[in-house]
Amino acid sequence: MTDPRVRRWSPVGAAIARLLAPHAEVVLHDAATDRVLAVWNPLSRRATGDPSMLGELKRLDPAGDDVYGPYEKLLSDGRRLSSVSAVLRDDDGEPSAVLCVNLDRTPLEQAAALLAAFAAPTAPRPEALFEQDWAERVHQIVGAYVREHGRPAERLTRDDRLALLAELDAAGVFAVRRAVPVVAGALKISRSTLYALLAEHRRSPRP
Amino acid sequence: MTDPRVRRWSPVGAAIARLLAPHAEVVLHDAATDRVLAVWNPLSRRATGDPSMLGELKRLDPAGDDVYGPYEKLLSDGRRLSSVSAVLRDDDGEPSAVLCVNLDRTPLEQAAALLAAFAAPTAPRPEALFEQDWAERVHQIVGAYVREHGRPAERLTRDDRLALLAELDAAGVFAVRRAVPVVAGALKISRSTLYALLAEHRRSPRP
DNA sequence: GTCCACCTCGGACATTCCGTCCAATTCGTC
DNA sequence: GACGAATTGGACGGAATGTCCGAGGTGGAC
Repeated sequence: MTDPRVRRWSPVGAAIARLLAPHAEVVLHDAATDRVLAVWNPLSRRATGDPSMLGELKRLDPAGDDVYGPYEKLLSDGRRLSSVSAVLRDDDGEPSAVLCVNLDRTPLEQAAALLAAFAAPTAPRPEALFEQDWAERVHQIVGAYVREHGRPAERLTRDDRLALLAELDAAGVFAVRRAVPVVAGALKISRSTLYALLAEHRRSPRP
Repeated sequence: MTDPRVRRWSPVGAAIARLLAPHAEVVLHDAATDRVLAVWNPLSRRATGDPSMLGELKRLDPAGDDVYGPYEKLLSDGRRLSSVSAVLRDDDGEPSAVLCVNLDRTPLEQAAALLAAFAAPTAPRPEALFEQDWAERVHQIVGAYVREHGRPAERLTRDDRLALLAELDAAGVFAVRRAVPVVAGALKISRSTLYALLAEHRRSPRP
């Protein structure tokens, strides 16, 4: 009845879940069918057998060690999770399952905010007025969107790029010198198209 | 032997100091002579009788309730303090002393950073990539410096402006479009001079 | 007071960047 | 395969950037 993979990995999942409880869930996915094999301490009320949202994982390929993340995930109720995934292989070296640990960062962030606010002077930030390597940040934002939507940057939809531009514009990226060529490069479009899309967005910003 | 003001206010100072120990000092200043009357739990190894650095206080005038701050103060060793001051008046209503409480925020900030870093995904912040109205921030930074040094912007020293430029440059202001004229205006110097000073700073940045 | 070294300033200038436009090409759809 | 829409590279005018210089100004030494 019980899947042999579950038998094999169950102690690991249970141990991690118990260590981080109540703020983390551990999920064991079937690599082939994209189904959930087992969940310990579920945060997002998924049950065994549910389809997992694992499709994206194959696309991220940091070339190598079968460990992904940590990356950020948003739950529908707004909680923010830090997630890591590990590809588990059977004795032949074939991927047979994927183990994901999702840690709810919300309480930690609340605590951090509490400490940071304590006795804070009226002028909050010390320095760090502008992002130093904003180009990196641009690529991160684009990368996040790409991961979220499962399309590599080269074949984003026109609407994708519009939305991404809206995001970047709202973040004030275009107030930075030399930003346009960088963003165009990150979005894999030409400078001309970027200006066209940007004009379109600014003409009628979408909600 | 003991100053009557010290006798009167001593319990207050001692109580506050004991409550916040070991991360806060309480200092009682003489309003007229700018001397330290008493210190509880000193952080900055000042002793009774030392000249206080209170001169600035008169310049900050939030019109009214004799309470100043909290504002930020830097110790020479880099610790950051949150300070509040209260003007204490005698029975005639004349200012007779000033009570300052300096709270060392460093441990709190370290703890906050620790929590914030725990399990943080690689992409830290959600949004708020670039300061939206950076011009305002430039004026704030210059304003802070001016207040700190008690010279209006028109007659800052050359070295003042160099230091201020270093600060702004480190904050990345000059990566923003159209920043140079704004900064020149805020520093009350010409564009030419700004470029000259900036080159001088970048040639030999001071420690 | 005079001199001199050092700054600052306004303006000229070359350079780079920005934003727009267009004709040619590619793409997606039917 | 034909058609309309989107994208592209390139060209262009205008704006911002960064450099340079000569004309004053300022302050200190003597």
